[in-house]
Amino acid sequence: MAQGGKKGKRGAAPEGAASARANITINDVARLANVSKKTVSRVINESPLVRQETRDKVKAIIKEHGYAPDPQARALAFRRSFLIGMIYDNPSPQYVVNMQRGILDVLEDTSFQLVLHPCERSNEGFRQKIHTFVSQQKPLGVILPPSVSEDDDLAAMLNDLNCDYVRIASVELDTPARMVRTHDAEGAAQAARHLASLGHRKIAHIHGPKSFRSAHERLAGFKKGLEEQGVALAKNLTVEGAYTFDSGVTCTEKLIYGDNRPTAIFTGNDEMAVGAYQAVRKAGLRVPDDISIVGFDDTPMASRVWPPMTTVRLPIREMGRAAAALLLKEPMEKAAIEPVSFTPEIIVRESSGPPPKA
Amino acid sequence: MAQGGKKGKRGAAPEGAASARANITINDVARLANVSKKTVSRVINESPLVRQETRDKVKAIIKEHGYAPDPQARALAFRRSFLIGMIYDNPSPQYVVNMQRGILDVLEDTSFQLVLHPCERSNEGFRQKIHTFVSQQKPLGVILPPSVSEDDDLAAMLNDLNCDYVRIASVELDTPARMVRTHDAEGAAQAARHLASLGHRKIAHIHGPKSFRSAHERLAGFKKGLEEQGVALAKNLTVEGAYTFDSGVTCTEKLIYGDNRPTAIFTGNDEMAVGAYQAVRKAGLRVPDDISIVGFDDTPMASRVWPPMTTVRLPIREMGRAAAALLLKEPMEKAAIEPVSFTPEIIVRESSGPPPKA
DNA sequence: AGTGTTATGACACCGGTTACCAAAGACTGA
DNA sequence: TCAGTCTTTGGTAACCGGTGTCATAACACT
Repeated sequence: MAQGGKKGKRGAAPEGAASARANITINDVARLANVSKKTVSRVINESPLVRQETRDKVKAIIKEHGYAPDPQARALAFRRSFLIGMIYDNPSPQYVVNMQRGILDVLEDTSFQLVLHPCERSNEGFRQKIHTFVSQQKPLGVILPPSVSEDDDLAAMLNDLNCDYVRIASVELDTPARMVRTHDAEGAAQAARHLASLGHRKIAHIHGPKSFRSAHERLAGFKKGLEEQGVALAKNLTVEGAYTFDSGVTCTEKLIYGDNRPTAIFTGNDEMAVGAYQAVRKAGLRVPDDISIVGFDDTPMASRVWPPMTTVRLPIREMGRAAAALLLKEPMEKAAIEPVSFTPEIIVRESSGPPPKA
Repeated sequence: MAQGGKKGKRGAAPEGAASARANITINDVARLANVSKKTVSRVINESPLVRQETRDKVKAIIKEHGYAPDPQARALAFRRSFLIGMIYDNPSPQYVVNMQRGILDVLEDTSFQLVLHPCERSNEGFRQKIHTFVSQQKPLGVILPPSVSEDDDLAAMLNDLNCDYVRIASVELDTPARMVRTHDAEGAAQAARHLASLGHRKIAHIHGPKSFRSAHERLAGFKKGLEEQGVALAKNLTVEGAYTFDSGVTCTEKLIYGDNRPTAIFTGNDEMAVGAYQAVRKAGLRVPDDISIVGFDDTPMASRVWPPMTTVRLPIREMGRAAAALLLKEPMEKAAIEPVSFTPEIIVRESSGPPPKA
C-alpha cells in the first residue's frame, strides 16, 4: 500500500484524529480502497460496470470515512450544477412558501439546492436576468408556477438554453414530463354547485385578470357548474378583478350597488374574497346572511377572518413535490410519463349559507 | 498572434457567428487579448497588479464577447461556493418571503444565489442537516432569522465549520459584523404608550413562548411603556401564548372571562391578534368599542381584517437587505463595522380606540 | 487459442486560482 | 555610462475534485 501521492501535500495532517476539516476527497478513497479514482467515481454514480465485490469495498471505505463528493467539482465536470431554480411572480406569500416547502421535501435527501428567482413579468428585462442565471449557473432545471408558467417565450428560451423545466398551470401547455396540471375549472365548478345547491340563483363571480389563464379556467368552471345545476348565468354579475384585495372591495361594491344585487359572490382568489367581506360589511350587510362569499386558494387568512371563509383549496405543497419529482427523473424515465394533475377541493366553512328569504 | 491552443478543440466552431451556446472561457479571452489567462483572472478579481492599459484591453474583450466566469469553476478553485444560505424556522410565510426578497435585493447584481433551508429546531437532527449542507456546499455564509438566530450551539457549529453568518435577533448575541438587531422592546413600548394614552388602564399582554427571546423583549418593552405612562401593570393580565392563532383565541377567552377583564389587549404577534379578534367577537363584544386590540408584525392580514388592525411593524425586507449586505462585506471591512439595528414603528389603524365609558 | 464481454485504470479535461518564477522597467551607486 | 537591485507585470505549471474517453486486463464462452 504505497504512500502514493506524488502530489505535494500541504500542511494537512494525515493523522487519524484530524479529518474534522480537511475534507476527504475521491483520491483518498481511491487510495484507501486500492482502486483508481475512476472506479470510485463509478461507484458514486451507480455505474453497473463495477464488480459487486469492488463496489462493496469502496462503499465501505466511503461510509467509514464519511466521504461525500464535492458538488462544485462534480458540477464543473458535469457542466451542470446541482441547483434547482424556482422562478415565480406569484404575489401570494402563502403560495410561494408552500411551493418552496413542497420542492424542498423532495430535494431534502439529495444534494440539490433550491435557488429563488422572483420576478415581474411586466418588467422588461426579466427574461434577460433569467437567461443570465440559467446560462451561468446551469441549473438542472427550473420550476415555473403560475403565472410565469404561462409564458411560452420563456419556455422556449429555456429550451434553447438546454435547461429542463416544469410548468405548473391550469391548462395543458407542454408535454406530460414538463407539466403539473391543476384542474381549476373543476374547483370553480364545485364552488358554483355548492352555492346553487344552497338555493342561490343570483350568483356573481369576480374573476382575475384575463391575462391569467387561471382566471379563464375558473370562470369557465364557474359557468359549467351553474349550468349543471340549471342555474342561469345572471346578467352583469361577472366582473373582472385584479386578484388584489382592493379590486375585491371595488368589484363587490359595484355588484352590491348595481341593478342586480347578487345573493352570493364567488371570487377568483381569497385575497379578493376578503375584499368582498369588507365591502359587504361597509354596506351594512352581513356574511353570509345577506350575501354568501366563496373564495379560492384557502390561504391561512380564509380560516381566520370572521366568519371563517368557504373556499377552494389546491394542495400547493404536494404540487411542489410533484414538480420537483418530475425534474429529478432520469431522462429515460421521462419518455413515458403519466400526466400529473391535481384537483382542488371545496372547503365549506361559514361564509356560505342559504340566500336571504326576502 | 499565434493560434495558440495546443489543447485539442472538440466540435466547437471558432467562427465569428457561433458563440450562442459554446460559452466563451477565460482561455478564449486570454487568447483574444493576447495575454495569459492569469492576467485575465487578475482583471476579473480586481487585482491591482495589472497595468491600466492591459486591464482596459482585457475588459474590452470581456465586454465585447459577453464573457462571464463560470461560478462552478471558481467555486472549485476558491473552495467556497457562491451560495448564501437562509436557515429559518419562522412559521410566518409573510416574514419568510419578505426576508427572502430583502436578501435577493442585494444578491441580484452579484453572482451569489440564495438557497433555502427551513428547519424545525425541535426536530433533533436538524443541526446535522445544516452541518451537511455547510460542509458540502461551502456557502459564503448563512443568514439566521429568529428564532434559529438564538441558537448559540448552531452559531458555534458554523464557526467551527468556518462558515460566516449573520444573526437577526432582538438582543445582542454576537459581534456587530454578525448581527442585525431589532429593537422589539421599543416597538412594544410604543404599543403600550399608544393604548395608555388612549385612556386604557387595564391593558393585557399575550406574549409569545418564553423560549423565544422576542417574547421576552416585547414583554419587557410593554412593561416599560406602561411604566413611562404611569400605568400600573394589571394583575393576571399577562399571559403566555404560542404565537399561533389558536393560542390567541384561548388566551383572549381566558382574559375576557377572567376576574379582571381588560379594555385593551396587546399581543406578541398579528397571528394571535387575529385570534383575539375572533374570541372577542364570539363573546359578543366589539373591537375596538369594547376591547382594543394591537398586534405586532403588520402582516397583510392586519390591514385586511375588520376593523383594520393597529399593529407594530418591523421592516423585514430592509432587515434582509442589511443581513445580506453584511455577509458580502470584505473580511477587512468587517473589522470595524457600525452595529446595524432597526426599530419598529406602530401603525395605528382602527382596532384601537378609547376604552368604553362603562 | 480466438472472441466477446465486463471491469478497471491512465490520462486529459472542466474553467478557474494559487504558487512561483522570469522578464521588463525604474532606480541606484560607482 | 553601466552593471546591479527593486518593483511591476506577465507567464507557466500545478492544482481544486471530480468526469469522459479510450485502451487494456480479466474473465467468461465457443
